[in-house]
Amino acid sequence: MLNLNQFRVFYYAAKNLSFTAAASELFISQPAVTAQIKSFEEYCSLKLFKKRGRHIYLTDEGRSLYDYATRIFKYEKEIENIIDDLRELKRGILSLGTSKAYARYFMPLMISTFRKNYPNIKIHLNEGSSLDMIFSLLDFKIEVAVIARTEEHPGLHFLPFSREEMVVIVSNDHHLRRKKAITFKDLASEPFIMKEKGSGTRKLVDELFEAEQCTPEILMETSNTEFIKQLVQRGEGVAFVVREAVAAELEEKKLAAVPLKGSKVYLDVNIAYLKDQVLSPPARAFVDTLIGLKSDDMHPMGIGLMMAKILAQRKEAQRLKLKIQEAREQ
Amino acid sequence: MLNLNQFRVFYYAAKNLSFTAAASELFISQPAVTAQIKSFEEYCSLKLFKKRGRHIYLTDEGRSLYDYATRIFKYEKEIENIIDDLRELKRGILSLGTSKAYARYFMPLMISTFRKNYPNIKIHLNEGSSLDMIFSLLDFKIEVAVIARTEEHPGLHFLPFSREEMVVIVSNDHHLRRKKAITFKDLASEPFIMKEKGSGTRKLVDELFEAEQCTPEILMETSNTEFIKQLVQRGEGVAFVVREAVAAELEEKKLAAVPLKGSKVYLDVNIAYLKDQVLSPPARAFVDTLIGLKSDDMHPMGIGLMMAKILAQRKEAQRLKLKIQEAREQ
DNA sequence: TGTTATGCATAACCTTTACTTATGAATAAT
DNA sequence: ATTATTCATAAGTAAAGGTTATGCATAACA
Repeated sequence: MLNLNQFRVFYYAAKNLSFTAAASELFISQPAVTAQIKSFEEYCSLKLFKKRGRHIYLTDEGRSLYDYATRIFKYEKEIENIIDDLRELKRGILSLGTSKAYARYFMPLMISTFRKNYPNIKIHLNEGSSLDMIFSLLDFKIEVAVIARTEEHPGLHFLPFSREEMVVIVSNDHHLRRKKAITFKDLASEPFIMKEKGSGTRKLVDELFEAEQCTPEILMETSNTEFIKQLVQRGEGVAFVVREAVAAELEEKKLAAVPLKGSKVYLDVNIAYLKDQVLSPPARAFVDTLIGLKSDDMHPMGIGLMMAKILAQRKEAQRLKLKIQEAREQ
Repeated sequence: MLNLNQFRVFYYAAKNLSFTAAASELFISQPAVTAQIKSFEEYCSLKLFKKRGRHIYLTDEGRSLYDYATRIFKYEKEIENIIDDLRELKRGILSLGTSKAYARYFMPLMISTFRKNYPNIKIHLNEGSSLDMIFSLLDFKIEVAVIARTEEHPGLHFLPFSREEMVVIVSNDHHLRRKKAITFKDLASEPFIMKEKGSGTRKLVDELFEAEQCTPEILMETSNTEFIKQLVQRGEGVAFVVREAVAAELEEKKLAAVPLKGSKVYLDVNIAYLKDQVLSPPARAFVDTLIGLKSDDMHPMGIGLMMAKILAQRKEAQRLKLKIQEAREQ
């Protein structure tokens, strides 16, 4: 196999047509160059340099090899740049996962914030239930998941990110709508539309029913939240969803949220990643961005609040930008 | 600077997705691979492999670098092949020099014999006077010269190759043509057409005149033998040329050769190359080919004889070929 | 379900390679 | 003629790369 270290020394010597100059470019001594070239010539069984007096010249064979060396070491430089870029987040891939619900409502915000800081990182966004995403993490298909904390897993690290309020939604003309507060017993007698098994919402709802020793009458289960909304709107049943997912429909009075008796119900949104693996630079940066979003002094809050905060920040930034521009124009 | 040795180990590990397999392909132990990969990851400040249990996987960063590694090591293989080709004379350049006279009359034979054995070697043929060619040798412009042994040079090695008969040529209707044998005194009173200074012929002729204490009356001097022939044919003067150079004209009676009084005059043709430099494989092969042409048992002879010999060899080869073919067809 | 086989990591040690400094010889440059 | 430059050589040192032996985790297997 070609000794590429020797080949590099040859390249620099040929480029400069001087062993001394090559040595100083390579930050080694001149005898080191002499020795490396000698070894390389012996490996090739070819004389690559002709020497006369204190000058050296390439042989025809040396010239042939030099042409190729030029290309290989130009290529080497490229690779060095790529390594730098990968380290400095000027190039790379961020493999994310999230449940469909989050993907739809939170992810655009998260990703656009991330892309502001790291515009050259390609994002691969995976979707599925919280459980699917846990498997994807374990399979190295994704590096970071934004999911509900469904079940503990020894290999995963969960970082609380936000709490999303869950609401019971019914159609506008539903009989439960009149109630001031409903109980799980009320819900147990209603046809229920459920998120699919493995989803964070489903886990939470199942647990709530169990705690109240009720069993929901499941009309159907699906992973598609839009589908759930449609069915509820038609009065086919009731459902638990993240408030943010139906914010628009509640506003437009297409759906109604019925308060639960007792305290509000929240879904914990977490940033999850493998415990025993070092995060890649893009994944690390993404997690840090999310932690930054969560902010220093704020307690876990819903995405609605967070969005408001970010929009305020953006407005502030815009205002500052304008101010600077004004100042310049004066 | 990128450590290409480590990079190669990375490449083999990534290719096989196994350190053990990489180790056996590289003929080193598995811990050596582990160590090299570790060093390389530290150099990059990037994790290139994810490990779980006994299996390894490439990270996104690793995959990026692997793409480039594939190209660089494909290239390395190419270079190895080129080195082999250069050594085995399947590729390369032969830089030759010769005086115009020889180039015209001898070189085609020499070169075609050489190309029979080494069809992939490119030939660079330089032309000039014998002295020019000596300078070209010293300047590394050519590696081998086929020239007259004009003057000794301490740095050069001269290998006698053949002796070319020199003849005095005159026009057909020249008054000297009647003489049975002419002397240098006869020639001294004739307008003389000379090869240029630095040529082997010129050197020889000058020495002959000097030995006879005569001075030629030089009508003109030129490096162009064709021109000399033309002038002599028109009766403008007489000249010394290599017999082989006027073989056709003598045959066709366009020119006449007048015998010199005393013994015949010969020009020594030599293979010249630098004493202190190792010949490149093509140059070595060329010299060996010429030595082969000169042959074992034959004494230095003119190119005419040599050509006859080679033609005979070729006919013999042809005959054998036909015989083999006949044998096959039976 | 224990047992075996496999594959990477680590440690201690060794070999080879690459490099250093010091110096010499040859030759351009002054 | 003198000086400076450049490559070659020698002897010794540092660093890199390699080895064997062994451990640990985990697939694979019977």
